[in-house]
This record gives sequence, C-alpha cells and structure tokens, in this order.
Amino acid sequence: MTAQRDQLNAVGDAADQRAVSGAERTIPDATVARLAIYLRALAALADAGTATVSSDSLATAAGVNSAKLRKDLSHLGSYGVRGVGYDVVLLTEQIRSTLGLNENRAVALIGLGHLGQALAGYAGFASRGFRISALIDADPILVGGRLRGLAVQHVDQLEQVVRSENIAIAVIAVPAGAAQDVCDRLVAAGVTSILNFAPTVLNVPSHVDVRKVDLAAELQILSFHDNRKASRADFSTSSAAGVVR
Amino acid sequence: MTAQRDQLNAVGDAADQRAVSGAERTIPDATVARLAIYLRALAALADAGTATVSSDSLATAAGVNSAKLRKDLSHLGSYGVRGVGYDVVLLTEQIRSTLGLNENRAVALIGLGHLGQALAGYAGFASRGFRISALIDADPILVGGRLRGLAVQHVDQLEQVVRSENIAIAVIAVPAGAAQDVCDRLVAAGVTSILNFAPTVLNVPSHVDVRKVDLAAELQILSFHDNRKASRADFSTSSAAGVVR
DNA sequence: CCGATTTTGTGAATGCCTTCACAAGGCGTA
DNA sequence: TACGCCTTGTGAAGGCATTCACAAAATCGG
Repeated sequence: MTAQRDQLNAVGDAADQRAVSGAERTIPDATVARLAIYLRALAALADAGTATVSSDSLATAAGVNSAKLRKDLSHLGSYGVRGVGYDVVLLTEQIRSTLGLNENRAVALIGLGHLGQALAGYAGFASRGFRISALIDADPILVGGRLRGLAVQHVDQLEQVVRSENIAIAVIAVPAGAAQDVCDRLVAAGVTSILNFAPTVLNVPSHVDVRKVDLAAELQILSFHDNRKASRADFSTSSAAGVVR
Repeated sequence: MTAQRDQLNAVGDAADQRAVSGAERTIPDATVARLAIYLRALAALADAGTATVSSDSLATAAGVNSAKLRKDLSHLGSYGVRGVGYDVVLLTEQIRSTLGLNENRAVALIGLGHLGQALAGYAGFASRGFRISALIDADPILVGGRLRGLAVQHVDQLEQVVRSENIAIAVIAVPAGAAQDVCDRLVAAGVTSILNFAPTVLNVPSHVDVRKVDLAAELQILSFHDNRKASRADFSTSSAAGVVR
C-alpha cells in the first residue's frame, strides 16, 4: 500500500488538462502534493544547520523512497550535484518558487468555530507564505471582536472584503448547510481556490479549484484497513511497511 | 520509510489469501477513499426520502463521473438493478459493512487544543460509526475536567486508557514536537490505525497504518494551481471541470 | 410475449505514477 | 591526469486507476 497518495485524488475528478500551448513544463499532480512535504523536511534540515542533503536521507525524512524523490525534483529542473546531493537552501528556494509561495498570498477564513479558530491560530500558515487577511463569521458575538490581532467581519461583507483585499484563496470552515452558499459568494467575488472543511461537495465553475479535507472520511478509510487487518489476523506474520493510505 | 513494498509483494500471492478467507475481495485504495463520499451522498438521499438512485445522479451528488462510481460499486458486489438503479438503503448498508462501520469503533483523541476540541465536537464521528472513548491531554487545566460529557485524562495514563478500552484507532492532534512520542506510546499500547494532524512524518512499525491531514500542504497545493492559473490568464477560455486535485 | 427504453456491470484501452536499474557526472586523492 | 567512489537524473518497465463503450439485465406499454 502506498502512503498518503490517495489523498491527492481524494477530491477531484477533473481532468481539465489539455496542453494549451505546448511548451510549458507541467508538473504531475502527485509531485506537487509531495513538494509541500519536502519543504517541511528541508526546513527542519536548515534549522539543524545542514547544508546539503542526499536524496536518500531527504526521502527518509519525508517518508517516501528516494527514486520517487529524485523523479519529483527532476521536474523542477536539475538542482542537485552528483556525488554530493542537494543544497538545502537552494532546493528550498526552488520548491517555494515552484509552488508560488514567495508572494505571501492573502487568504480568507470563513467560519470561526473551533475548527476555524484552530486554523486561525495555525502558525504553519504564516511561516509558509500565507497571510490570513480576513476572518469572517456570522455569529454576532464574534463579529466586531478580534482574533489573533485581526478584526472579525460579518459574512454580509464577504464580497466587499474579498474584493478590497484582492483575495484569491479562501478556507471554508462553516457548517455543511452554509457551505455552498458561502462558496458561491466567494466565487462571485473573485476567489479562485478553495480549501473546504465542510462535509459537503461544492459545486463550482470550471476555473475554480477546490480541495476538500474530510475528517469523517479519513477515519472511515482507517476503519476499512483496520477491519481488514482484524479479519486476517490469523496470519500474524507481516514484515513490511506501515504507512498506508 | 519504504514500507509499501511488502504489501505489494503480498499482492503477488493475493490468490492464496483469497482462497483462504473465501469470498473476500480486494478493493482498490482509490475506491475505498471514495466510498466514504458516496456514503454521505446516500445519507442525504435517504433523508430526502429517495428510495432508489441511478449511478448517474449519485455520481453527480458525489462529484465523480458515473463510470467511476459504477466501477467502484462493482467491487463490493452487484447491488444495483439494471434499468432501475441502486436501492439507497441497501447500498448504504453494503458500504457501511465494507468499511467496517457497523461496529461502533472506539477512538482515542490525543490533544485538546482548538483542533482537538473541534474534532471532539464533530458530530460526523458519532453518526458514522465512531465513538470517541478517550480524551487525552497534557494540560493540567483540562485534565480532570469534562468535554462533551467525557472526562479528560492525563497523557501519563495513555497506555492504561488505550488498553482498558481496547482502542485500535487514535487521532493525534498534539503539537508537532510531541507527536512522535505520543505515536510511539499509542503503538506500544496496541493502537493499529492513526490519523495524524500534527505537521510531521510519523515513524511506525509495519502493522500500523497512518493517515495524515496536513493543512499547510493543502494550501500550498492550491497555491501552486492558483499560481499557474495566473500565469496563463491570457487564455481565458477553459471548458472542463473545475474541481481539481 | 415483444420490442423499446433504461441503466447496470465490465472487458478493453488509455494514461498516470511508481519503481527499477544504470549511465552520466562531479569530487577527492595521489 | 587518472582512478575510484558516490549520488544524481532518467529511460524503460510495470502497476493502478480512469475512462470508454457496449452487452446484459430489468421494466413498461401495448
């Protein structure tokens, strides 16, 4: 079984892909999804003062095998040195640039329940090129207050806020029943990428990308594998790897 | 960690395994990941009082195409009626059974920050065959108190709680620095499936499954696509689907 | 009972991703 | 310079997953 790979496919159908104008280098989706993981491993190495790293050890740190890592990196260009490895700083910069993380993108967060507040407080966003520029909720108790130094605005002003801050990426953390409505309004206001935590399928026009994080689905997938393990428990010997979709 | 290999090898003699346990079938990982989504769509249909549904409309509700849906369902057996469609209740039951959701599985939740509390309050768990049986944290302010009717226990008692409740599935929502330690202890206590929200790669033995939810990675993937859209904005026409990995 | 209509279930084709395996390239040493 | 060692980058092969396209049921109206 492979690792978290299916989480890539988890959401989409969508093969809009047809080579529009030929000569542009296209990076496989599976690779893009892993670049973020490499980035984290690289950050840890940089913190530890490591200057160069081999594909083998970086792969181990990221939880993939080294052939895959090298193939992934080869899509960005040739930034390694044979016999030596990859320069940590240089490679970090290349990946960040590929992912478009050097622009400090503005993100709107809609829905400030526990999940929304957890997201608002997640340091990983700020340190990775994202800036939460708008906090939006419908609860009058929250609206007008501040959270992490940012004013909470009412959902009625959603369009206005998105437009004035020129926000292209939004995170939806509202209840399922409100998600499609919020989504429609975000799209109308110009948002083109959405990360959806609400347990519902969103309908969007073709130019908008949606990724979904589905907590219940994740547990159900685990349940399936757990179930299967239990049902063949008589064969106790197993020798292989553990990380599984 | 290349763990995946052995299970692939095991697939090599899959015929033997099947012979032993009889009619058991092997369901593709990609299909398992989608079954959870179908389940949600089916629940909505049942609520609406719909008795049967065609592959076409169920596929639309789930955001996939109908050929894929039928292929997925065909792995569970033949539960549709040609010319008619699928019985909503029957199909729901089949999927639940396949995923092992009829056993009301006990789940431990470790880490009760905002994210952990959001998870603890997520109604989707209870309604889908999971029962949070243990809440664990290290913060003395929380320990001893109650959350959603359940006592919060100290992380020192992790092993004891896991063993006494016979818990096989755990959700890790602690800071990255504590995740591997918590993970090791869970595994030692007998947990075999882990859902990890901490932004770190967990090392586990081969019999343990890990799924990871990585919030920063999700945003970075969106960022990549957004970046690419921006760079080819001159071609305004696009005709196909919008939901994208 | 028959033919028209609908929709499933599934071989076959296609394409994407992963893995293998090794030649190419760079460094250090003498 | 020559040689040995190490690690990258990448064709080629193999495995899964998706999509296509159609034969095989099942229902309905007459």
